[in-house]
Amino acid sequence: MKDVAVHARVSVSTVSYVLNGTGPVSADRRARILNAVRELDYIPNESARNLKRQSASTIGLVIPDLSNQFFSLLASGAAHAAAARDVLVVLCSSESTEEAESGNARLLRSQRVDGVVYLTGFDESPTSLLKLQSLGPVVLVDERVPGANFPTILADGRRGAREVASHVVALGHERFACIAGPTALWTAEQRLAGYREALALGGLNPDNMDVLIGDYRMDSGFKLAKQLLDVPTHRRPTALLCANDMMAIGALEYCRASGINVPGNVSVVGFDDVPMAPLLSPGLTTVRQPAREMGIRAAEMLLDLIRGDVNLNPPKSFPVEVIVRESTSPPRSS
Amino acid sequence: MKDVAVHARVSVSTVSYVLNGTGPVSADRRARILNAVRELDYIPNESARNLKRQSASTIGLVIPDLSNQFFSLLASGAAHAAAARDVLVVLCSSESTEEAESGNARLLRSQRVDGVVYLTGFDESPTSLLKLQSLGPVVLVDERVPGANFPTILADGRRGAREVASHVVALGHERFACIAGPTALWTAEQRLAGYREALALGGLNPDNMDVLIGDYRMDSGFKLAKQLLDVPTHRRPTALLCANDMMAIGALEYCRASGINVPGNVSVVGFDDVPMAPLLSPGLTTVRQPAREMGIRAAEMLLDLIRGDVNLNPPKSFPVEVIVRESTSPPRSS
DNA sequence: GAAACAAAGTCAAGCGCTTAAAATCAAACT
DNA sequence: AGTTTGATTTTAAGCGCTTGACTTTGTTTC
Repeated sequence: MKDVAVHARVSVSTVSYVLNGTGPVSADRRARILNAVRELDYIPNESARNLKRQSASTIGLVIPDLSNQFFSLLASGAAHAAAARDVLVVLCSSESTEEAESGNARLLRSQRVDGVVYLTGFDESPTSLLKLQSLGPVVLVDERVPGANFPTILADGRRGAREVASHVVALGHERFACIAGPTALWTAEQRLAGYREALALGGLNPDNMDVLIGDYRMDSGFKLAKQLLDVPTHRRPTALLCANDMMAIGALEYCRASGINVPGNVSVVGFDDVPMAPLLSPGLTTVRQPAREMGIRAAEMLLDLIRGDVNLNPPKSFPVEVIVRESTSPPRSS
Repeated sequence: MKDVAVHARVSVSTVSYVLNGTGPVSADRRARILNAVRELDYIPNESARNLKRQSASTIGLVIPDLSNQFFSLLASGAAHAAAARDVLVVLCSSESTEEAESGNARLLRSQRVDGVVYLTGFDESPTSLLKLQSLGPVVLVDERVPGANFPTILADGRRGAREVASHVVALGHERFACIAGPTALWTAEQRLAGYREALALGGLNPDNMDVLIGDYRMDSGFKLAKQLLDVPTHRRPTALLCANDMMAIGALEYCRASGINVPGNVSVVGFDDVPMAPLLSPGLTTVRQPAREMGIRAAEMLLDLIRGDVNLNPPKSFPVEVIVRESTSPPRSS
């Protein structure tokens, strides 16, 4: 930068003013400076800038599991939105659960990121989130912490769950089972609540639904499906509601492996509508969440927050949509 | 940091020495300092540290398309390896092709990352890569630039392609078609070469194989499959070799949509063995690449390079493995 | 024509850290 | 006792940038 200043025969502060568009500079000097910048191929040192400005033009993205397409889509949305504003995204795969929480907090405090987009995926301790928040903005995605009032990106999971379950109820099913998400997660709870509502609405007793808790990963879908479906046929549920697509896929795998026909013997629904959902066979009936858009909005909201726009427009939910495919059908009249 | 120094009744440099393990410090002072650090809950400001050390403890990860599971697995591997060494990963989705190259170069020069793991996915200009390299270490994944000698992570794509094609040849197919990757990419070229070798080995003329160029995305698989398969049945290829799984999936979709039976009418193979490959129906015959491990190795290699270990052990290829599933079978004797 | 004001530039003080070099101190030599 | 040596600690000089305070220059106003 000093070089540029010398080259343009001005002082460094003038260069700074031009580069940042702050402070008035006469036209000819501005031209000289811009010229020098080009000739010297100068690029500002962001570390110095960060040090001075006490910020990093960088946001963190905490993601539980990149192998879940819902999360990776969301990540790519966030990356996209951040790039559009010349902000970097640092990726924190929280999969390595070992004290990931404290790691995230340190990250924030070390001044290397200005804020965090936080996706919860497994169990989370709200307290660590609260700590995080005191250090910088945190935007939660698809989660809600009871005590606190985080800025949040939400999809209307409860409604989606209710509608997709209603679809299944309308098909005539009566024996339901459910593979739910981790109880600690708000979304999981909401979806389960939605399912129950639908049953009640359909005149069924929600308490008759077997509910097993999974971890949103494919494996647990497989295992829990086994637990739920590996019973005498006459007591086997005819509809299986899975709280996300990964687990639904696991369940489909189990069915395929054990010769249970879907949807003939059992209807299966998921949640998220990941890109591979239509490619399965049978295609998975599920609830679409606009993952990429949610990622974009989350990053934008975080960046606004960082800029100080306290424009906390109430967290309007993203719309969800039931997508009916081949994994659901009326129960086989047995 | 000054606070810590005061609190421990020493000078800031002593604190620095303790924190970095550089320089000798007597036991009692060290204890006092560590204590002060704990009491004050002090966390060093990484921006300042970066400024001084002219490095950022951060690597960039340039990825073409997060929605391709091969890439997202690789990303999670890289993130994991980097986290293990307390290095951040910044995600650069190069999907927004618009002058992404210059953006990456600026990133490197702005001192915000110390090096880059670069995955090529669409067409790339080698020159921009060369420029990048002059600014800091760049590890290429699954790519090779003719003129230059980049440190590289490779899988033996040619061999994989040859073996999977040989498998199909052995099944008795004679009319082959191929959906290849972007010609600019080395991997794409290698895979195509592998296919041709296999045909030649099987006594077939490689030049009889129709080859269309795709972009490694699902859409192009769908469209190109249409072009290749939407012909009179007696001239239709009975085997379709796709240079990656995403395009193979697109091709399978087309077949499903247009009533072409796989593998009855046409056998389809992919490349990568993405996690969803076994979940399709029919399960996709493909070539497994250890995506996650490749990501880990790439990050490790980059970090070694940054640390100055010029340990450029020759880029030994990762092993690949043919995975036979249901999408391939002998041609229907017609 | 002097005083007052605004606009355009420059100076210089850090931001929080690392590290060469100087300073301190204690023990170990002539 | 005077000096050398070595181990430990402090001093201070930046890293490259931003920005409040100040100086210079140019334009009004009375």
